[in-house]
Amino acid sequence: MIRKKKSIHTIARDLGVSATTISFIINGKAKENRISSELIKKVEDHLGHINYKPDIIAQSLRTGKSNLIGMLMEDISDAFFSSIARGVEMGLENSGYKLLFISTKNKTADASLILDLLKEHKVDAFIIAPSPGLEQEISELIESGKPVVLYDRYFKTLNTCNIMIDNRGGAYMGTMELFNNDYREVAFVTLRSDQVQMADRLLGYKDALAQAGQSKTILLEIPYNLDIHQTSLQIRNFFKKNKTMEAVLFATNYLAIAGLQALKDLGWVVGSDIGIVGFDDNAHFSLFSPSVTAVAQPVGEISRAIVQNIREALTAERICEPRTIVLPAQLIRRESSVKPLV
Amino acid sequence: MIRKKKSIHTIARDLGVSATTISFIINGKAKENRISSELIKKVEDHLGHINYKPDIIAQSLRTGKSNLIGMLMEDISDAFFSSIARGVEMGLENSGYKLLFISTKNKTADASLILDLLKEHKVDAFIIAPSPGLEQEISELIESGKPVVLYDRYFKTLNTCNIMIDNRGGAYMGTMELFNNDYREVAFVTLRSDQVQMADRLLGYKDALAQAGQSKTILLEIPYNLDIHQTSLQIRNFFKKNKTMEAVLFATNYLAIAGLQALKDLGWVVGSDIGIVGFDDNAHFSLFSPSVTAVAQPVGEISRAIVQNIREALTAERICEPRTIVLPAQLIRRESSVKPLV
DNA sequence: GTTGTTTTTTAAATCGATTTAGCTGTGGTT
DNA sequence: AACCACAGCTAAATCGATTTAAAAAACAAC
Repeated sequence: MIRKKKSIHTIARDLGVSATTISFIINGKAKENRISSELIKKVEDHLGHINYKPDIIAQSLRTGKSNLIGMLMEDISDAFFSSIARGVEMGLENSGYKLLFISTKNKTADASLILDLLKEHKVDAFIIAPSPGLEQEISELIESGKPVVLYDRYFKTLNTCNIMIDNRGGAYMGTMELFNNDYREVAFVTLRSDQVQMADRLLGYKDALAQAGQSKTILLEIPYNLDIHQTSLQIRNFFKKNKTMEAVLFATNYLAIAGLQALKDLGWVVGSDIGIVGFDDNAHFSLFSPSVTAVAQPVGEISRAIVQNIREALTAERICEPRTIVLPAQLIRRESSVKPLV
Repeated sequence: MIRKKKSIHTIARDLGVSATTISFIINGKAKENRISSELIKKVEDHLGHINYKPDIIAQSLRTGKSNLIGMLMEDISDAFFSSIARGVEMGLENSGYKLLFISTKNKTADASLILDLLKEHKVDAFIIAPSPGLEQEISELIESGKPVVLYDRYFKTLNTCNIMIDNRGGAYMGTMELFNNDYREVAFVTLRSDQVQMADRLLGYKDALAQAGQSKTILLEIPYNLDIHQTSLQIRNFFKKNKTMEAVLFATNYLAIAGLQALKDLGWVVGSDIGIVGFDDNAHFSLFSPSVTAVAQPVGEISRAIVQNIREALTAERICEPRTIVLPAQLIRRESSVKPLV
């Protein structure tokens, strides 16, 4: 039953027409090239009958389009990124485009190599959570005329299409939630990073301190790419050193997990001994005891926005319109940010 | 700085040699075609100098190879599948192959369409967690001569290369863990499914019942693709109906989450009111109170085995050797499967 | 100075589409 | 009858590689 695939030329010969005619008909250019409607019907019937599918690779070579979209993220096994990946995948269903997901581990050098590879594959568009120091590459990408959407972070120096959430507002909300529930000194555990999403979260934390009248920041900055055990250890030491601290905002999901581990190891009781808010909600947070309050990123809307911008640009055959879309973060109030009634 | 890419023919003209010569040299066929070493050097120097990279699409068209590997999973946003995806991605780094990840949602029709799309893209190999009813498609794929590896489940009727874990043994261990800790009647919450991995887990549960002398199975089979809330509701009702039950094994991560939610809603205390073991470990299970005992799947080894089999077949240019590799499951003993001392 | 052999290099076909430029044939004008 | 306009269709070039089959060059033998 495995019949060799027929090329447009073979079919043309079978039908006694030219390949040009068939190509016109396939691509909806029959009218503008004045192919008679009888011939159109004849060809279409036959194509339908033998279930002809053009060879994508040959089309790619000729047209320079691959029907592939490259999507770079920090790590496909991370819940946040894989959720967005899934959302984008769904948004692109039946679009004719397929996705090439790639994890960068936030390494600049790797990301740059990956972009080269994607360019070689003639990828039609790029969806990127950029690693630090990728300005030059991204700028060149956009100059090449291909649609590019950045998400989760971007470069202030670059005039790109960015899908962001309100990191500053989110961190502010998360911190204020703790102050509002009578925790006095609120600390912030974050990643050592110059990237905009992290910088904004720090700003939001500081906004809240100013608002609440806490004079000094209590800050722990963890280096990138540390394993979870090391991270947890650093947080534990930080907790032990800062006795006066009553609550803490974790800047990422990963840090919240490491932090909860640290607290468990210390034997501190979440809620009464220390108030907790995480950034980035998680399916499991509602099941912890106490359940964990979190600033949720609207994953569905992020992917929707990504898809919409990419599709628009792709159909209009132009680059993505430079703009920064800021989606609101949402505070999911649970038990870890409230002192229990004794 | 954006210079148009040079084709092998342009370069040939520049150098005053033929494209054939260059092609031979690029592909390491210079020796067997007796290209003189001076010429080789001259060409290689020049190629290095202008940083020539062959056009992958053109190569694809000519050779029929795309350097793409298609990987089908149930859902890229699921922790188990995304971890394996990441593992495979790492294993394939610097291999020259790129991965096309695709979620099937376990729908037969979708998966079949997806395979068609992948075939059109001339994907070189397939890594598949097959949806039910995909026997025919997979069998045709293998006949086409392309390497295919199945993982997480397979078809007994098909002579394929399968990377599995010991589902039966794992479920047995999980159930016995509960019996060994003095829980009397152990239930099993699973998915309504004929797939081999689920059938094996059920067998393992029954093995343990036989061993422990529990005469009747206490079984809840949840339909596929139910949302988490509905699932949780069904589990709650199941719990309410089966008063004599003292412990439960959940067949998947997803079910464990839904089950914990149900228990929280019921106000039952995990450990004392009911013993719990999950299938498929999770980064968060150690942080629950009580922490959740689980049968862990060796994600790293699964991806390693997948990669190894695919790479072997790819370099030898043959299909994957038919065989079923069964990796051991591991019981991660935590608090949820032990009655607390009162 | 032929002829034969071996070494080195290359012209041209091919993969399967798209697209430019142009070829027919019909009918209308003058 | 000569010319043009236009509808309807197609030959051939092209994208950028690989590969087959053969040409060209170098050398040896007689």
